[in-house]
Amino acid sequence: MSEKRRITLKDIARELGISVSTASRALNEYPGISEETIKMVQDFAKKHNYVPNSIAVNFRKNKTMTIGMVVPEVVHYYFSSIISGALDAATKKGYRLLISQTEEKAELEMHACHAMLAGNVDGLLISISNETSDVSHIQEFLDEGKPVIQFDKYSDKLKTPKVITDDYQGAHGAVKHLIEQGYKKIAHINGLENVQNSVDRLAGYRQALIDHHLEQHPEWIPHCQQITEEEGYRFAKQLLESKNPPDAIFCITDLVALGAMNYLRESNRKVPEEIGVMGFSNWKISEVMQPSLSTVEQHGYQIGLRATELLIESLQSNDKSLRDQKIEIQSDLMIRNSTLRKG
Amino acid sequence: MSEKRRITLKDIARELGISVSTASRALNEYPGISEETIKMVQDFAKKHNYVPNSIAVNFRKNKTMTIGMVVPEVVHYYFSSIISGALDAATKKGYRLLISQTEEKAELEMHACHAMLAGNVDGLLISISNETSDVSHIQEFLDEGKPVIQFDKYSDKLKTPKVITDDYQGAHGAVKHLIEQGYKKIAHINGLENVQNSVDRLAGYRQALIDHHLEQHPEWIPHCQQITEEEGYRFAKQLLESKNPPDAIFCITDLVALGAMNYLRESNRKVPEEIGVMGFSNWKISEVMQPSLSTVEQHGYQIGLRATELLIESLQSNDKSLRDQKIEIQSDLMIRNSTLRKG
DNA sequence: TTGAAAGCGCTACCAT
DNA sequence: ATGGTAGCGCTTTCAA
Repeated sequence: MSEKRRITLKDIARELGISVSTASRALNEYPGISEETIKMVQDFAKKHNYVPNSIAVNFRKNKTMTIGMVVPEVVHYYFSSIISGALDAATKKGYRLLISQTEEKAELEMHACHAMLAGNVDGLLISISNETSDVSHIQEFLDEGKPVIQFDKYSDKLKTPKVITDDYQGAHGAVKHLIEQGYKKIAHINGLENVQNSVDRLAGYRQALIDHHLEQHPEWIPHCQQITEEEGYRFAKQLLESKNPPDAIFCITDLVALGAMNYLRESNRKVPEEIGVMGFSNWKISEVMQPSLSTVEQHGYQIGLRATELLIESLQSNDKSLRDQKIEIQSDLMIRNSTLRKG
Repeated sequence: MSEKRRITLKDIARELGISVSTASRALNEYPGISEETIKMVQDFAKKHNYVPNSIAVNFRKNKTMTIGMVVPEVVHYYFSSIISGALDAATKKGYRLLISQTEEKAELEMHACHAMLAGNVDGLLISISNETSDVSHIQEFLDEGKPVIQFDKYSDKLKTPKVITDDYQGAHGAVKHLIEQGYKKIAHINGLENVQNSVDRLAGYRQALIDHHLEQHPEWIPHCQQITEEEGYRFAKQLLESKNPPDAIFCITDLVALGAMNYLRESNRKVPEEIGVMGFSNWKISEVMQPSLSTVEQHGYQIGLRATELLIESLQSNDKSLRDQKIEIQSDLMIRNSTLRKG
């Protein structure tokens, strides 16, 4: 079991007959240390496999080089893409990433944030849960002078930068495409009414209809509570069985579109000929569906990357001019078969 | 900007006219402290929102309550499920989870492990990359007495517990099911020959054929290099166009099965009537494919949970009797339409 | 039941 | 160019 104890600066100093401060300075190549001392110390350190005790360094410097990241769900294509981008940006800059998930529960989010704060992360990346309305647990970071970046789902109560998908434009472009394909009665299965993404996508949808003078009906805009496949199925059924059925459905997310497609297949409606279906997010399932699903790519990786870079910038400078801006990452329309009526 | 400085034990002691040690003991409810002192200190702490400086605590106790987790890819259904389980287990026990991804590159894995070690994680959870053969960067943890648990992809060179899918049984059951459905010429698109999962699944496949006295051909066992959809397509084509084409294909993973299904659809072969297709992993795409794909559920969440619990147990006890065991999480056959010829 | 003080490993200030 | 030393916030041993 002979566990090797790591050697410390003190050991190096003693062995080399120099002082601890000299050893420290040599290792960190401070100015005012002779070349030979630097070489001697660094050689010794390498030879004996010296690894600085980062806890002690953190303690002394009162920072941890650690970023906390709080997301609703890890098992989710979009969020895992964001995490991947954040991981790469953090690693590149020498930061570490601590991750927590909240399962969309306000209480778990509060716990996670408190744990992050108590654990002395240098800054926070967070996408709030659907349940969250009180954001004081996040405000605490700002009160302590620790930068926070919100991404994806955010609260306007917090004066922080926000890195988000261009939901309005994404939705607008998606619906415009449906219109160009000749669909005229376009429904939208929307999300929760108090979540900003849903609000923005709804606004983009509405504007596209207005732009092209198409009819609008409140009944054509059901709201999901859970954003599930089952809701997609149920709302598609409800829409198609109504007195004034739409000829296209724009869904708040690919999973909802999957449910809608399942209903359409079961009820023998032809997609895209009779009904057009559009998703949002570009999950792998959108490629796999039959017919393949047109959707909107959100570039999760870019969002994670950008949010993390922004956080690190603010960690490294004292310029807080970043505060409260919105950075929108451009989405891309992915045209597949579920909306391709022409050519 | 008035950043609130956090209050320290010293502040509490000074304000309350007691010593720092008494304050510490009262907060941690050590024996031999009067009820009233405990109450006084804890009330004061709560009132002034005292949060212990965890860096100092860590420093003092020489542990971080942090677990390092290294995976090949975060954007991957199976791995994100594992992460989710690990996150939940860690959180429950008061540990934090630091995550790194290696992109299946040995060099990035080495960097990630060194960063974890330098960052003083208490223990390591790792699934090695396909490229990894030298494992000295992981051995270093063991040399320092830090527990390591391997999961999913592992190396036998490391004497650590391994939490893995029951690949042999999973593959065996999957092929047995194909045989029971009446398929007689069963091919297997396998993975890398030096990766244990592939080896075990191949062994399960072979044994099932032997059990039922079915023919075996080396040409029926192509090996993927990247485990991609494209390879699935290519190998399915190669198999079906060969002189002795199989009537069923067992694929190393769902993504490969997707590629195979794409080829079969394009070449107008009926699944499951003419050709049976079986995947492995139970990704969301397997449900979505037309026809839906039979596959093997790997219970990633359970693997992450179990691996983390195991690590924490070993962190909290000195009983190292866990060493070098293999814990196999039972997989489950998911029968869908791609193999359902009867009934 | 409480206090005083050492010390974890390192950095940085003040000397020389 | 180098050494001595204080001190970060906390826990823990020893003493009272």
